[in-house]
Amino acid sequence: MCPKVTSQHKLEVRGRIIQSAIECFSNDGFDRTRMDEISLSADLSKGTLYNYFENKEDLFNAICEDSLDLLKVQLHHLFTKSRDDLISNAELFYENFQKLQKEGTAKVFFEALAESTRNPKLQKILFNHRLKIYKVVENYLQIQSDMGFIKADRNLAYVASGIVSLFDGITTASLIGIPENYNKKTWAVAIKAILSNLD
Amino acid sequence: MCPKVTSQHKLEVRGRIIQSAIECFSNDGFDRTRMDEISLSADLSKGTLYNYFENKEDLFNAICEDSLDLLKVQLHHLFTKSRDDLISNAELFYENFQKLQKEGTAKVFFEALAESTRNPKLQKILFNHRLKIYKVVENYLQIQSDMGFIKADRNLAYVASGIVSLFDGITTASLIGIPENYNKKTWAVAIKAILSNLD
Amino acid sequence: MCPKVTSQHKLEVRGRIIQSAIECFSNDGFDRTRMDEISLSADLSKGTLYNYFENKEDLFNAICEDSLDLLKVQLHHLFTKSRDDLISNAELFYENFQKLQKEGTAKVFFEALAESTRNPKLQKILFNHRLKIYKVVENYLQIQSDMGFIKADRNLAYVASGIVSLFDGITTASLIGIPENYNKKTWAVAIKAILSNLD
Amino acid sequence: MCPKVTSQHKLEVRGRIIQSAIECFSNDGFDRTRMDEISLSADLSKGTLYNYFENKEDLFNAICEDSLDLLKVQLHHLFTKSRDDLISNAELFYENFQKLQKEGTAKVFFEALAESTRNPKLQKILFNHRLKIYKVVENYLQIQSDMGFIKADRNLAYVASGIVSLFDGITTASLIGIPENYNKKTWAVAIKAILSNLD
DNA sequence: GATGAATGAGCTTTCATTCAT
DNA sequence: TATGAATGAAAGCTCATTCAT
Repeated sequence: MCPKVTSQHKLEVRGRIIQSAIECFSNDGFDRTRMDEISLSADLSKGTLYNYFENKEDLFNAICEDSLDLLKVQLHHLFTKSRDDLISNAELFYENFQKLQKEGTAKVFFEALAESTRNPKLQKILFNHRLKIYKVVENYLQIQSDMGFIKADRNLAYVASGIVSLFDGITTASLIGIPENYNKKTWAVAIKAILSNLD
Repeated sequence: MCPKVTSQHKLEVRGRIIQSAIECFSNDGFDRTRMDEISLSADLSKGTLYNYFENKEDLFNAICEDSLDLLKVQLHHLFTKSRDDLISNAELFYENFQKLQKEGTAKVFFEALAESTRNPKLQKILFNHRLKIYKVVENYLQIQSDMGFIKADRNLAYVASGIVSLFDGITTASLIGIPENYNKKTWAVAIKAILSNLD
Repeated sequence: MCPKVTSQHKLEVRGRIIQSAIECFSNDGFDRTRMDEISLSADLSKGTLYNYFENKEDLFNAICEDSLDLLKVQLHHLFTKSRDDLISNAELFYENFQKLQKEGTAKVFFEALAESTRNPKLQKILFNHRLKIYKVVENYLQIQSDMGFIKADRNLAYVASGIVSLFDGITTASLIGIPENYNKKTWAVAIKAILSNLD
Repeated sequence: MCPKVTSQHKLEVRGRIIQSAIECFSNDGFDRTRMDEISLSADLSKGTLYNYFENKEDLFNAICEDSLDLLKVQLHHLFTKSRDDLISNAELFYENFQKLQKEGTAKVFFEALAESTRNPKLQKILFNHRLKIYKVVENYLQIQSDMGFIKADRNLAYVASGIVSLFDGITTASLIGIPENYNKKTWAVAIKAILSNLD
């Protein structure tokens, strides 16, 4: 029999590698993650990894793109799904945010950040990703504004980037070990202040 | 001639190692920094490094402490020196902030952050450091409040942690390559909103 | 559709593999030639290679035989075709020689030579090949002698092996980068001296 | 005590590495020689090899230069020492030649030749080396001429390169397994013809 | 104390070969 | 028969650490 082109199979294997890689890179960072670990975790031989990705960096870039794409999708869902008043529900919003992060995407983001100072390609990926996130949040604010929850503001783009930065900063605090309750309150206080005060 | 060994001399050498290490770890991160590099940059032999620090991790912890201490001092100066109205001068404040960061302390902070997920001792250092920063900012806000620039607020501690987080997040944006003008405006908009809206 | 398997087809495929292999081994040598390269160049899958040849060494031996056979044929043509006076036309002869070599057979010869020190089977192939070349040249000299261009000589066999060795040595010089004009003159001077001086 | 600079020691170790490398590369060729082998044979750790040579290729280049230098010296001795009539003693000369080659320099030469097609730096080394050999032989012929053993010849340079090429070609034959007696006779016949027939 | 040559465990990567389809 | 994904042994190379001087 002539062999069929198992494009489906290759995609499945690639996905398995990516998943294992996300886990490993999240836990151990780029440098300390061993290709051995990844292949073991994906239940594949080390050689197979190199049939799918040119080298470690290539794999890392791929999982960054995938991981960031996932994050973007998650944020998009979160923002478009929740049509509630952000100001009143700030704390609930934070909790939902954090739940998403637990799935591993946040840690990869910080790994990518550290790595990006030595990897221009990665820096570009991160840059573009950030712009998309800004846009997602800005659209969300526009909706909140349309619904009358917040005032329209000529600075909506800056408000959006401010909110994203605030969230990144609090995630940093969270990573360091600042208690979640404290972080949640910090978020709520800042968000309420920012959104109540639009021009 | 063989060098004389005095306590003074030891301190001087230790300082030189720390300085070189800060530079190297800032540029290349923990894993990619070679002990060779550091010793070369400090104009010492590799063996001498090990007379002053037990191993690479020990050295990294030491420079983190030193580097963070420096950052704390810098922030303290910045906050106690500038008795202006933070709201009106938000952009100027951001610029001064950034100037401090350029001296290398910021990058070490993010390196330490990445490393801390694998290094409990380092995590504790970062945790305590963060609390100190929060306190510095809180005191500053109290002064601003005393001077009538901002309203007193029962949530001053949370406002302080929010400001620190906001700044960390914007520094992240800066590292990724978001233009400084954009970041500055983001900062100004958020800061004005937060501080104008205290209860 | 699955390809039909006919004896004709098998021979055609085998030929394609040999051709690709000659090219690859000529360019990169035994060790640095990848089975991937050969299969790609022959527009076949890697697995198919192993249906025709047991392993890399087996394939190399096969192409050596083929390549050397070709060289023998080329030399035979050259020697039997040119009925001119070798002494007078030594330089022209060298040029014709070189033209043949350009087709890739020479490089394979030196690859085989290097490889033969570790491959007894290959050494035997090369040994037998060399004897045949000696014979081809000896016959040629006999013809030249019959035609009165050179004296008959009781050492004709040694003269033949001398000429072959001289040519190999000059090919070595050519590989190293000694200019062709210099090599040609070297050849002409030596050939004239050798052939003018037969007993 | 302050440590002394053990330049002497480093030279001694470097020499040991070179010696082991010559042996290994002679026996197994460039590609098949393992760095492990060399270090083992030199009774050193693999890491130490890399303290003395940047990488495998660097080491190979170094041993080529060393090995070729040695060959040049050997040839120089041979040619300046033997003030006999080369024509009458051609066979003896060949034997002395071969004796030198047995010491390992010849095989490295052919290894280098094969490798040089992929290594421009090496090609240059071989090229320059060859020119030097030509010169050594040319000088020798001049002396033979001065002593009246051979005629002066306007083509002495070409005669020299012819002799070198002849010798290389016969060495090739020797590597392939052509019997030494046959090679010796080939040499004698060709040498006598060439040198008896100078203009 | 200061040195730097030596170490060797451990990493990334390669590639001839196999075999289920 | 043809395929090409999977394999895994083995290679080159790195670098934190040690220790005799």
